[in-house]
Amino acid sequence: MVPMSEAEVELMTRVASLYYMEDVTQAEIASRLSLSRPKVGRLLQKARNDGVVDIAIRTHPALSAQLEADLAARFGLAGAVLVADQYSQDAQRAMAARAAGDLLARSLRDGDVVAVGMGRNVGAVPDQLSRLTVRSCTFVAAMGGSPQVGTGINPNDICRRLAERFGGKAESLYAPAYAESAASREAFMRHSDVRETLARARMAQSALVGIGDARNDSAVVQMGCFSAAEMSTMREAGAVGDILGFFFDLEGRPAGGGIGDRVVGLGADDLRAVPRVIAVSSEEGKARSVLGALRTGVVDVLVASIGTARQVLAAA
Amino acid sequence: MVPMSEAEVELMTRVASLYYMEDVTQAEIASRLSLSRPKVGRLLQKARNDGVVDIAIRTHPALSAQLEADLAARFGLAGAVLVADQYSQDAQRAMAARAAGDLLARSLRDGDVVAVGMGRNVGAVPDQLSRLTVRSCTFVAAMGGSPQVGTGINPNDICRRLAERFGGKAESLYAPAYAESAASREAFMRHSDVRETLARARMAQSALVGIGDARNDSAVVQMGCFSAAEMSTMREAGAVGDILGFFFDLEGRPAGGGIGDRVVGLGADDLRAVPRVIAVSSEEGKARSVLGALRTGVVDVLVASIGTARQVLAAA
DNA sequence: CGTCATCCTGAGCAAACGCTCACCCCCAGA
DNA sequence: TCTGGGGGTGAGCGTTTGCTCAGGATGACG
Repeated sequence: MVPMSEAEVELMTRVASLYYMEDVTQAEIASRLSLSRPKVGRLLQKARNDGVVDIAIRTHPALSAQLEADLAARFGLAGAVLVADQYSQDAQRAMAARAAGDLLARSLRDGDVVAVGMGRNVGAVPDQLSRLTVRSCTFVAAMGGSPQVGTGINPNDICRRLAERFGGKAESLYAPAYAESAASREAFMRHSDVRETLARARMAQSALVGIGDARNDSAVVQMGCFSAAEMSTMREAGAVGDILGFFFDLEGRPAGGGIGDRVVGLGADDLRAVPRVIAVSSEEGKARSVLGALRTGVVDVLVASIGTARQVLAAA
Repeated sequence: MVPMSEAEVELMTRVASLYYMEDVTQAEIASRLSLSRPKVGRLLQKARNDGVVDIAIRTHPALSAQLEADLAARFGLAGAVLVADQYSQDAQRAMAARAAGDLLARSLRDGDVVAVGMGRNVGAVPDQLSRLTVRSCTFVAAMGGSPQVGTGINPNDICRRLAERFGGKAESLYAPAYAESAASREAFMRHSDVRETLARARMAQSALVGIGDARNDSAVVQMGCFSAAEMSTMREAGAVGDILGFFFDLEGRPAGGGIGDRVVGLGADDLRAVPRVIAVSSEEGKARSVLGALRTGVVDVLVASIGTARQVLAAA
């Protein structure tokens, strides 16, 4: 974030208040504050970019309240946050990410530790987060990284960006997401840095994770955790999705025949011990993955689209 | 609220998403959804009215974070929420009320009881509250009413409107705000309805109160609780402000020489027992009242403007 | 001290938007 | 069946707004 003078922030806020709260036109504001009209426009745009003006689309209770209550009751969740269905997948992801970010911002207290997962959905959270919510929290990667995918999907990178937005600290996990063998995984997990970081993640007050589908184009495949062939094998073994590389079947039971045992990161039991696990899923067609995920019992709060919620409840 | 079909809400949300999140023009949205452009505009307006589109002006941390922390530390608050200074008093009130409403919405859990005070500031809270935040809470008047002022200032009315917005219940206090004598006050307080309602208010998880200045145009004077002359007497005795008719001096000690003992409602000790007392003050020039209020120790969270906060800290 | 690059600024224009108003449809009541 | 009122609908216009672009200030570097 570019440094900004206090006076500029104040001017921005003033202009934004007049425009959005008192419905004064830009020209009128310009003349009142002795500015040029384009400058007022630019200040407004900047105010929106910086989050001084915060425009959110809320989900009307008529659309979501019942579904949220049903989900919570059926799967023993602490809560569910459903967002409106969007046309484009990008918009859908942004919508879900934003809801997850707001939820996180609301529930975090200074000093909290947050365990952070990976994937496109989790990666979109920091982008949607307003820069203005300051929390001195620590974001710990709950899983290793992979050089095979760009920034934005790796836990370490997501942690860094979350910390940047919240003004907190990031703690990276310096290990690959996936070890070649069970023995090698053991070796990684024994390494003191890895062990300590994961121990810290295990003690987190909150966790932010995505729900993967067990498809060949899934994030874990892209990250090189598994080959497409291995993924197919796991699917045949009943796997419908994963959380932090931990695969489960439609009933929420571990699935995938041990292939998933080579992931370096927090396991299902670790997550179950985290008081507030927030799982984000945005894509359509992930209903089965979400259903399985909810049945594992690791999720406390689900963030998803209304459409997905309907499908999940219909399938359950 | 007018009944609205689910389909209409969905359409509204769709249009709002496209417009505000994907920056599609109204004309484009119209052609995509086979609507006329004016209709899209109307839907957007409706979406804003109904709170589906939620535009908020946030306070930049650069302006408020330090002040909030200072206030909390200095007066032992659980927190402080500061809003940007506005030009007009109405805008200032709206801004503060909105912040208070958001705060309330965030902190309320289903089933909570909220003790509600009076005044213009508290009365503005339900107006600023989005209609979409549903909480099944009970709002209990923490003070009696007065026929001398219109709706919007009386606790009972504020309760009703809060309950309307949140979708919860309101519990009125059927008593005057002010009894003519100490004996008459005793009689009211002994009445079973009054006693029970106040008992419920006393057990509230949260309270929402205003901070009055001890001026002759103060809300308690307008409500007929006190005459301007009595108010002058109290000021001479050191009173700088009140909360629920309880007057205090600049040091936060009870002030006003017993005149305030005829108010029918929760007292300072009652409020101190409420875990989360939210006090709202919006007007400029109330710094002394706010300072005294904070020193009484009844306030847990202060909602005020940045300007007021500066003055309070400077005076302390 | 000169020069260049960069950022900021404000004029002008085209597009987008809000608003008014006439129109139509639907329904209640005669 | 006719008629009158009310609410919603879309054309047209004036205003507002986003955008481009040239001019000028500022600061870094030679």
